[in-house]
Amino acid sequence: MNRSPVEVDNNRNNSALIVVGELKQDILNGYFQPGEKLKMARLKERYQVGVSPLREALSQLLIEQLVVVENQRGFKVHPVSREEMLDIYATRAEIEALCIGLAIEKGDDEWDAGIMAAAHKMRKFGGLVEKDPQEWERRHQAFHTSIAIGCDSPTLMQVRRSLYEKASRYRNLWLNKNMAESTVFDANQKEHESLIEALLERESINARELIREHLLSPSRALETSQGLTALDR
Amino acid sequence: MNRSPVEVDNNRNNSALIVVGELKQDILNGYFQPGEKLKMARLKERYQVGVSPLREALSQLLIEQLVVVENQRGFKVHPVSREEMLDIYATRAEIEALCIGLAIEKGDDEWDAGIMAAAHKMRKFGGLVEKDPQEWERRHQAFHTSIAIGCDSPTLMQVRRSLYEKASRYRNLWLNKNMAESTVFDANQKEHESLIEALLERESINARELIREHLLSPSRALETSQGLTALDR
DNA sequence: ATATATAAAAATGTCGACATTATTAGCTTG
DNA sequence: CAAGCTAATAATGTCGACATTTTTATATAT
Repeated sequence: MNRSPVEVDNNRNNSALIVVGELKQDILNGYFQPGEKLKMARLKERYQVGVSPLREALSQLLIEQLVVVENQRGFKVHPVSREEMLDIYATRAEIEALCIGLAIEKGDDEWDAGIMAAAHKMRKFGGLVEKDPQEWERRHQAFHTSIAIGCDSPTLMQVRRSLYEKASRYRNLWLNKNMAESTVFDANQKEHESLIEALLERESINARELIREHLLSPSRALETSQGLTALDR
Repeated sequence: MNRSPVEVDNNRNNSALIVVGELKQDILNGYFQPGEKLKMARLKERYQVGVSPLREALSQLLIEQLVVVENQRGFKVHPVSREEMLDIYATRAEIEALCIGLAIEKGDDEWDAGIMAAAHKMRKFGGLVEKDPQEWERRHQAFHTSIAIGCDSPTLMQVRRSLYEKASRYRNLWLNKNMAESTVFDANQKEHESLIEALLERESINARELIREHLLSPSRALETSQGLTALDR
């Protein structure tokens, strides 16, 4: 039997694409634990589709390294490790520094304006971090994206997005335990302001070093947190 | 009906993964033209599998941006454009420079040894480029990989591989027309020697600039070649 | 003749069914 | 009682079938 005549989604996408999004979120925010086996029966139940769209979705996440597959043994959530976490964060820091270096070379007024706008939205939400961490993370990310976008390279931005997603998986596994320590948060905010200053002044070397530090500090925090020790099992 | 009882492949992989490899090659070397519609009937015929493994394979190449999909309108080979070509090559140059910079920081004797070994295999094949361009490209790539691997970052190497594949698609579209001009080739060889020298001397800034030039020259050649003008239609 | 509407043909996306393979449970034996 | 074998149970991977949608071909009207 096919889908009901009254379609719930007006989407232009097929089921697989829809499932990709939901499944990705479920993996990133930890609904499906690292290493967990993804049984077809359960997935069918949860997303209300057959195996074909599911396998297509899983195939996509396979390339994005969020799931792994073994022949005749099905799919599993990509396992986590301290080693991989450090590698992803380190790479992410270098890529972001690269974006910023290129962006500063090409930067114009419009780029500056975009950064100021995003920074404003982020600052305005500063006090509500503990109220709605999700929304804050969105604005935080939008701020950094407004900077990186100045590199003017779709290819590089694609790489950047992929790394962000992998990293956010580790961040979420940790966030669920250690909720927003305000000391860490305040330090973060100051780093943002220094970064903006360096960008507007086109201080490339300085900005790149600032962003490296900014992106590496979470990985240092994660390394010693409860979250990751739990991941060692 | 299922596959014949006598399996042709002793592979540990499922059909989808096998098809991924073959289909990827067919796209990269231009058997399927940019923008070409990938009709299921034809793919079934060519790879001797049903639609399920095919859709899985296509879903993977979708993320790798080698194919595109439109709902109810099937899959197409990802189109090419001069713009994208330049962006991919530019990004690739930056990533390779990044790998080399990190590798020089961490480089030890083993790294040097690996480079020398790969360089030797490449030099030995120097005269046979026109005889077997495929094999030369393999050794050329192995040489560059032996350098980049020193960055010691699986994540970064993954990014690098993906970019190499996308770039090689453009290179192949061009290679089929302009076959190995020896002047270009000789210049290439000299660049390799300069690069090796800089690496062994740990001259980071110099090496990074050399690799950027080395990787950007093909894109400059492609830009004005017949190959790409044909791609503009 | 061009444009519009209609019918026919082709192609896509999804499901259920089934063969194959892995996993578990129960049983035997040293 | 542990270790190995066997039977059962469960899960995967692939195909053919079918409903839905797009594309092509044909007919009609302005």
